[in-house]
Amino acid sequence: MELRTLKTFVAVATLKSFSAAARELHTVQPAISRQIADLEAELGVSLLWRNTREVRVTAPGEALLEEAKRMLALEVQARKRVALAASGQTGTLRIGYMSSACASFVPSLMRDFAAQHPDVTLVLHEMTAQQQLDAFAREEIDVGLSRPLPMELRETLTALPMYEDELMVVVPEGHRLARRKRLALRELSHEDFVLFQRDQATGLFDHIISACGDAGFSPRITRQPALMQTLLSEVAAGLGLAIAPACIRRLQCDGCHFITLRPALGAVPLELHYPSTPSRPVIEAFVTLVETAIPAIRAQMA
Amino acid sequence: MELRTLKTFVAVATLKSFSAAARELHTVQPAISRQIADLEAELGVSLLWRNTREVRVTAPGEALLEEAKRMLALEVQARKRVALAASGQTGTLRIGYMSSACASFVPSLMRDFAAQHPDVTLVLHEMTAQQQLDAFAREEIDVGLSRPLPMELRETLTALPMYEDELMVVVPEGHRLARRKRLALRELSHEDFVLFQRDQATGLFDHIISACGDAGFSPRITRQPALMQTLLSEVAAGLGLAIAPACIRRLQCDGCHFITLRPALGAVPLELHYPSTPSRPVIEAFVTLVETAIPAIRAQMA
DNA sequence: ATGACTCATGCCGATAGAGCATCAATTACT
DNA sequence: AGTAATTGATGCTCTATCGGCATGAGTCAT
Repeated sequence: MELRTLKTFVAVATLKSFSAAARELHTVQPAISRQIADLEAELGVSLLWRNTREVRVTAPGEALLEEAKRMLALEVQARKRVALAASGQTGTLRIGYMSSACASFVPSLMRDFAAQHPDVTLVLHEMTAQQQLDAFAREEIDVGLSRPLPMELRETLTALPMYEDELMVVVPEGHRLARRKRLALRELSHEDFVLFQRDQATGLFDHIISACGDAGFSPRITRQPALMQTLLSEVAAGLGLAIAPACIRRLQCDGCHFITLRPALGAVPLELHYPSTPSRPVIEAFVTLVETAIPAIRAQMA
Repeated sequence: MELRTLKTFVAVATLKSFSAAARELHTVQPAISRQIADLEAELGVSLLWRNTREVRVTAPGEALLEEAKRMLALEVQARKRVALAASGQTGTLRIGYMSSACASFVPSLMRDFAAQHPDVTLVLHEMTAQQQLDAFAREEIDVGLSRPLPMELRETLTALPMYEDELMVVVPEGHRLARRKRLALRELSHEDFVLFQRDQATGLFDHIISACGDAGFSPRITRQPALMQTLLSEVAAGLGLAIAPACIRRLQCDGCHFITLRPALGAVPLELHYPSTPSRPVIEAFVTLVETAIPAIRAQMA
């Protein structure tokens, strides 16, 4: 039993004529006769009662007709679903992101993607860069928005730079440097520092440490909070200064001043990460959308 | 897209191996590779991501997998339904019958058939012989239980004699003949007659009229009821005598006496009628059942 | 009675597909 | 590290299937 055969059977049963079915299927009548005869032989049943003047559908024929129609309907549905899935317009997209760096543009990105792919379920997971790495390994997320990841993973994960955050100094209100417009890093050599946990943002942490080294000192670290919001609170409480990406200005931050570094440290990029081996079309569709959205995001974050 | 192709696709996607699928399907691995490649070419998408060590199902592949499984399930269901329909174990059987002649054995017949064919819906229509004829013409019933039908229909309808009813004389209580054990037809030549409508039972009516003719008289007909029950009431009311098949003794009949005719008139058979052109297996199954039940029915009606 | 139509059948040729051998790539086991 | 084994891909040949043509047989209408 093949779909091809079933198509001709449905045509014959519907048109009640072998010849008419042949015309409709762009073939000749003997081909139809053969297919029906073979089908009947295979099932061991007469499906169509026919003489030279009339074609009738037998009871088993009626039964087969129903099921055949369902199967053929499933075929066109299958084609549609495959096409949808292939263009990434179906399925689930799981996104890991850091709210500190992404809160301002992620919502509009989601809105645009949902508009283009209404049948895709979006799942957002707030997580640090390290958590995103683990999640990629466990295949719990499809794309991630974070700072650059360790080099050894560049093979399995592809990185797309989105925008860059300058590093700024965060000082509490009333601090001796709080009124300054700009600072050089070396001026901070004797300060206490509050730095984001190395575990949670290895790249950023190491970047700052090595910059301090270049400036001729090794920072004295008093606190290592896990959340950006905690970091700001601790700075405001006077536990130390922080060096952090400019984006955290957008968080609630009473009692904190943000001061530009001059000469500037290397800016830290925010990247979109996704599996290098092309896995699912939804992912590619999302990457494409992000690529087109990059100019707008850069303008917004400048 | 063919069911054969889909079977191999499902096998590969399930086993996650081309070679294993080949073994399962009793063919060789290159055949599998070709089928999958052709299917992908036809749909214009990659369904299986594969290298020499690993086979993964892509997003479109997952979509197709679901639909393919449904289609294959429908195929086995179709085979089952066709087999059921072919053995007459499914569908609807519409039966026309005359309660006067059949009330005593139809119920047990229905019970036996329903036991053998639990998935067949039985529809019973109480109707006279004439109504059954019309119903056959309109294809509203599949089989009919009635007295013999006009000869001209013997081609389209086949008749299976089931049992025979002797004709008896029905006289009201208190009638001058009511005490007699047996009568000759000629003794009734000056009686009034109540006969069943010719429209509704042409064969029976003509049979009686010609018998009277043979006996040397033409019956004076005073009433022509349409229902057997009415006929009995009218006889009981003294409107005339009736000649009717013995089976009506089984109806409620206070005030009526049934008297054997001697010499006997030709007995009237009760027949099962069904389309001569083999149409649906359910019908054949019912005919077969009736054939086996005939001895029991004859014993019951004797 | 003949012609126009139906579906069935015999034959031929093209072609799709199975099977074999082989290749390239990766893993596992020495 | 090197070899053996296994994976899927590819090129080839051969066969069986199937479409198309010609034709036959049966039915209906003119």
